[in-house]
Amino acid sequence: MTRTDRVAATRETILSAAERLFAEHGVAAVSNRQISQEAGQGNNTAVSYHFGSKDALVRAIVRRHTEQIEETRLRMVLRADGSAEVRDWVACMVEPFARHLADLGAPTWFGRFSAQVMTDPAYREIMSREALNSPSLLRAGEELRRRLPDLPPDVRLERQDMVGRLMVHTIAERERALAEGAPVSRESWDRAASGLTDALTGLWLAPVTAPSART
Amino acid sequence: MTRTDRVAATRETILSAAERLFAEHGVAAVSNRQISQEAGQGNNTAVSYHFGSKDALVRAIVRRHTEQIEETRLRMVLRADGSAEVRDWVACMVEPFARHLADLGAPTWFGRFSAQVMTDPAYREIMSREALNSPSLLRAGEELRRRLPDLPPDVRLERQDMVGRLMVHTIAERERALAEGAPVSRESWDRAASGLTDALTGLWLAPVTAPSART
DNA sequence: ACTTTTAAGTCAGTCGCATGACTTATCTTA
DNA sequence: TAAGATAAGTCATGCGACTGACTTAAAAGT
Repeated sequence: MTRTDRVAATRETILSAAERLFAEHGVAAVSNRQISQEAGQGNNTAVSYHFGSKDALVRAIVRRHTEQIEETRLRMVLRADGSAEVRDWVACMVEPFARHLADLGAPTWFGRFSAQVMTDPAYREIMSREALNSPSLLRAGEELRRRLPDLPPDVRLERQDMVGRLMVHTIAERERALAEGAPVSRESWDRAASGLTDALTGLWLAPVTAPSART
Repeated sequence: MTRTDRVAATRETILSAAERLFAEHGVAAVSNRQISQEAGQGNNTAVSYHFGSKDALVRAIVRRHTEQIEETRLRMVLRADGSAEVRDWVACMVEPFARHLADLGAPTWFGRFSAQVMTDPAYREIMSREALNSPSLLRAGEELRRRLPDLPPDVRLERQDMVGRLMVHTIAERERALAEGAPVSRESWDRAASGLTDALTGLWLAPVTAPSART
């Protein structure tokens, strides 16, 4: 094992340990010290040495996963090209995420980690920059917009936000359930993705009502 | 001002300060000291003196709001009695929350606070026990179930979870937007509630698809 | 080929600081 | 004046940032 390999392995160990701890306890609640210890590093400087800051560490974790998800999603978007079905484009958003978690095998933490990062005021920006601004998601969003020409722009933006939020939090919840004894299989993730896609499609297609007068 | 009043006022000050700090930075990221200082208490024991622990403080904040929301929602549930419209029962879930925030006047923090508490692994239980188990919500959920007899039970539970989650996080996001300069008015909250109700109604009514085979 | 130099990674320990829990003192009002 | 509320200060603990020594792989010089 060369020196470079060892370093890379240490980095990976830290990333995995941090991902798990963040998912379990929240980003703010975990110290760099804890992460270093959990990663089997005797010192307490490992995180700042390898990543510089907690911020950069979070970014690195996000990137490690989103790169693979992005790859899958790009392929899926290309395959869906031309489809007039709203559901197909919603599936482009949901399925690559779920499939990635299925591919990782149990136990996974990235779902819960994502939800934590997305909610934490100090880190939410990271998530939107690194994950939600990906080319494939923007493309799917654009296609979706064309399939829903009657949706007022402000409502569309609202719902886009809802969809992103709901996707992450629902997947996190599903992951939590799977971690607590539910059978973890590719099928269970497929079912979760399918149910989520159904729900989000319904959300997109919901008729727009004028706010009713108060009584 | 009687002694009891002064004490009650101090309690309220602490509750408000804590609510704001928790909403801005997350529960784990805020110390009891910060809260005491922010509440204008010279000592650093104010929180533990008045509430015993951070846990109990969070609980108190939740209760302070949910009591009022519950009252509104109970009235609304009674008024909706007999309605066959799914949207009416969804509105029973959403509107009392939004209306409560509108009633509080700007700036509000409880929306973001709720999202924080709901996501934090150390406090999420509090939220479900204190807020999601309320009689009015259970009642509305039951009515909803009757209006959707064809929905498989597991899908119904899934969606119930999604709806609760999406409601809180969307309202938190709306509150954030309003705090950042958007005009804060009763109308803006009405519109937010209406849009959210539309979306959630669509979610409930979405057709259930069988998971497609993988390619 | 062999040695020297350089730089990267690891480790143990220190620093000032903020934390929650605790104790003591002062003040207020019933 | 007795009890409850607030203030002030102490304490051990854990934090992030920093330091210097040690190990080892790679690069440079001969």
